[in-house]
Amino acid sequence: MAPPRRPSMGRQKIEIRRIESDEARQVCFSKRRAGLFKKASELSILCGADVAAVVFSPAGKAFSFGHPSVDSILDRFLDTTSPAGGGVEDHVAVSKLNRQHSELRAQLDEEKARQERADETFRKERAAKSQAMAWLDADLGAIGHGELVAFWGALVVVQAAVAASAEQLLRDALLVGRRGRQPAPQLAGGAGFDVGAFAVGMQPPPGFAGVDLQGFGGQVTILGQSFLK
Amino acid sequence: MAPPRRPSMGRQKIEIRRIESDEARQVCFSKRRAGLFKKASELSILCGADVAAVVFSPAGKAFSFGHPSVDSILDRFLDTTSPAGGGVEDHVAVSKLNRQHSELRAQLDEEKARQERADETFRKERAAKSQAMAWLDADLGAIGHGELVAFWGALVVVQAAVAASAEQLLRDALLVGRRGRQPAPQLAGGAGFDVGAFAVGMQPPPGFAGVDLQGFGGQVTILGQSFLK
DNA sequence: AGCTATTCATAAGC
DNA sequence: TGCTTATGAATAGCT
Repeated sequence: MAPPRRPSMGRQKIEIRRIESDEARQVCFSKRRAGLFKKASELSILCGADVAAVVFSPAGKAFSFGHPSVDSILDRFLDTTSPAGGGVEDHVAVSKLNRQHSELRAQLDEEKARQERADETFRKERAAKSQAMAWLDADLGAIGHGELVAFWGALVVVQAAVAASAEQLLRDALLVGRRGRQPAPQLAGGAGFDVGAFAVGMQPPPGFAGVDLQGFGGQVTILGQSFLK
Repeated sequence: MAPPRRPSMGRQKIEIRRIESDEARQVCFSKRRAGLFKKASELSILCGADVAAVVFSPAGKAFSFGHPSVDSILDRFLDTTSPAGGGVEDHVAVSKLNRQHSELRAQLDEEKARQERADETFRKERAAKSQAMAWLDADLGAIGHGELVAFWGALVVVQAAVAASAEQLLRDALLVGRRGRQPAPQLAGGAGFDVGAFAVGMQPPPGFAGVDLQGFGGQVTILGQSFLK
């Protein structure tokens, strides 16, 4: 076997001193400038801090990053650092207002973007769950008759399915709290139910908190199947 | 032999999003601020670039790094960015900007309020959904006895609530298909039904596809209330 | 501009 | 806040 030649020397340790090669220096500048801005961005996001970074290339070209905006940060910093002394000239006020202006605009844009993102998420989630949640989300007093019938009917179906598949287990559970496994009977609709592991911690759904089976006395009959509380 | 416990989990991957824990956020801020300044310093030294970084902590405290000096960089940047064009028109510009300024601020406040409202709604809905969805999403075949009882009980409650709140409408709907609206009565448990948008086109929940009301003939009785399909 | 092998930065845990 | 460790990230040297 030939000695496996490394395709790369990998990162080499370097001293932090001026890079002599013009080309290497330029490359390093580009890479590290990007890295710096990324770090600045991460800092602002992770910690909710306002961060600005300004970089002049050796050639004199300016690059900047700022959250919420470079100008706003610099303006704030300059205000904090050097409190306005005596008479403030108008053009200073103008540029100051301009900076605040752009800051506000940046914040506004950001808010709007955020809102859009939130809306999008909301829409997605809603769409994904809408079918099932339509029932539980619905204002029962506000839905139309047709939907109400459908709602009710669907609940009958669900309940009947549960009752059918769990009839025996349910009796056992209610009366004895027995643990075990039963072969699952098939529903007319074809859906089978298998009974698996037992886990605790179920709560009534939101909107029904505080209402439990206790609150409903008497008999419940579903499809000729009667249950007593 | 117990597996030798690592004295540390090492660095874990994190998402770049706001750190919720106040303490962790503060720690992260300190570390990353130092890291950012170090990167900035290295960039300036390695590449002979002029670099400034300004950071405001969430608390509002200002930190800065600059080579050769923060102020010189910021001054240069501001000069480059906003070429001073002062004159008598500054007065006009000031008031104009002031007007825009307040407008923007108002817009921003409005957006933020809207966002907060949306967030709140989202949060509520999300929280409300989770438990209900757990049931509807859950594989009924994998549910244990206890859950089955709880599920069944909850469905009884829901169904009873529907029947109760819609009793009259339901009769009308079944017999006449009349349209109208009824105030939603309160349940015995005290829980009212909150508002939610209702979507049409309901389908049986997952696991019940193919099973619909048609599949269940005959009579359904709930709490002594009988209905015919 | 891509690709690795390395060094560097840092999330957790004390 | 400072120190330690294990690991995710940034990036130096090449192509």
